[in-house]
Amino acid sequence: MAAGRPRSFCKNEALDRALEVFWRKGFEGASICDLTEAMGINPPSLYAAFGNKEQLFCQALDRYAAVFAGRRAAVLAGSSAREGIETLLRDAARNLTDKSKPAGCFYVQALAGGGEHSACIREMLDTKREDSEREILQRLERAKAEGELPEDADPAALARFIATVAQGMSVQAASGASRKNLERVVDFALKAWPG
Amino acid sequence: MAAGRPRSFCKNEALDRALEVFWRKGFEGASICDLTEAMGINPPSLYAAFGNKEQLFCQALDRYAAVFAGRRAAVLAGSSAREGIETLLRDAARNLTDKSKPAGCFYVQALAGGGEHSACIREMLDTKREDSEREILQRLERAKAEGELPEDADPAALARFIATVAQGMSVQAASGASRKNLERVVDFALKAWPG
DNA sequence: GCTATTTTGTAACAATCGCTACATAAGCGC
DNA sequence: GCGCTTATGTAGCGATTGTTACAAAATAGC
Repeated sequence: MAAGRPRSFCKNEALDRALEVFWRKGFEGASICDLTEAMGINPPSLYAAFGNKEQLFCQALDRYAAVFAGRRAAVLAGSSAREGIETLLRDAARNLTDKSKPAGCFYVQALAGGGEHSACIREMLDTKREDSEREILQRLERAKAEGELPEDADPAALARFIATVAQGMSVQAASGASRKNLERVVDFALKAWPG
Repeated sequence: MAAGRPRSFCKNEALDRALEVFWRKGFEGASICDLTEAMGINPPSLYAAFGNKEQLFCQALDRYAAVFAGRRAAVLAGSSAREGIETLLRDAARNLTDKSKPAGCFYVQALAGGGEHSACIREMLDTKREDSEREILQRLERAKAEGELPEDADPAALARFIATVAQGMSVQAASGASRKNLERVVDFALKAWPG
């Protein structure tokens, strides 16, 4: 098996750099030139390693979502659904205002940012959204079965409410809200918890 | 005063067409060609009437926001702050899923959609956000003064919570949520109302 | 060292971007 | 009618877009 000339850059590092550019500038706003400059490579290397701009975006989105999926699963595994959700939201309040990264959530930005994304990107967005909503929903249904939530609780509606608040928090963060402000939003959201 | 050749199109109608293009495609995604085609005019007419692409976007945003500002003021003028806010959110649930227009809120899309908007656009976004938050806040402070809200209520935090939910609802709508789903979100949000 | 295979940098491709020069058309006051 | 002013359509500007040919460079197996 002939190996050929070895790649001179780390694919994951380059992907992280690309992610940050997309995050700051959006899909359309990020040019190949912006991307290659940040990634420290030339166009042919980008296309050889990642396909094209759309596929690069998808891979960046996938990588971004994977981090949160792991954290989410860990937090939700706890004994109390309510504590898990609260931790999720408070983590969000911190992460969304982390000054070492662009404000707000990259995923929500891609979701809400308009622009007619290609089929490849839309599928990825849909899949990730369904994944996260399903995980939260299942945790809430478990809580209902275990008696943590009352008999008349509506786990699906509660899950959607939580997702809505989290997405709204991302918009708030993107427009400059502080962590403290987001914490107060979480306080209010939790007042709507059933029981 | 010499009047010159009269304009052959209605400026407001053209602006509405431009608004819809920006709404569907985003600022960067909407090309001058897309815009002129939808507006039924040629580039020189666009530039003569609206300045340039950025300024056209700003004027479209201004027009869009003015409609909601009027509705908001009317709804908040009622005797009960709680009823006013509920009406505001239920109106949003309906408007955000109005199938005759792009899903979600154009303003939130511009706010959340990433992309490094120019100073002109950012100022406009900031101004509109401050306007709407201030109006809601003032209404809540009035409610507190009048005893509708308890002594220990925090109008600023409540106002931010409401704005966050509304923005989250826009993201939900943009990703396909139905009006019924958004109504359930409103139900939950109102459970957090103080008192 | 030779060949096969893959990556790299340079350079450029066609297409599209936002925008405008220019001549013509259409209205006004005289 | 004539001048003045403003809008219109055509046509094209330079710049940037996403993407790729091509040859040189760097590895592995023989």
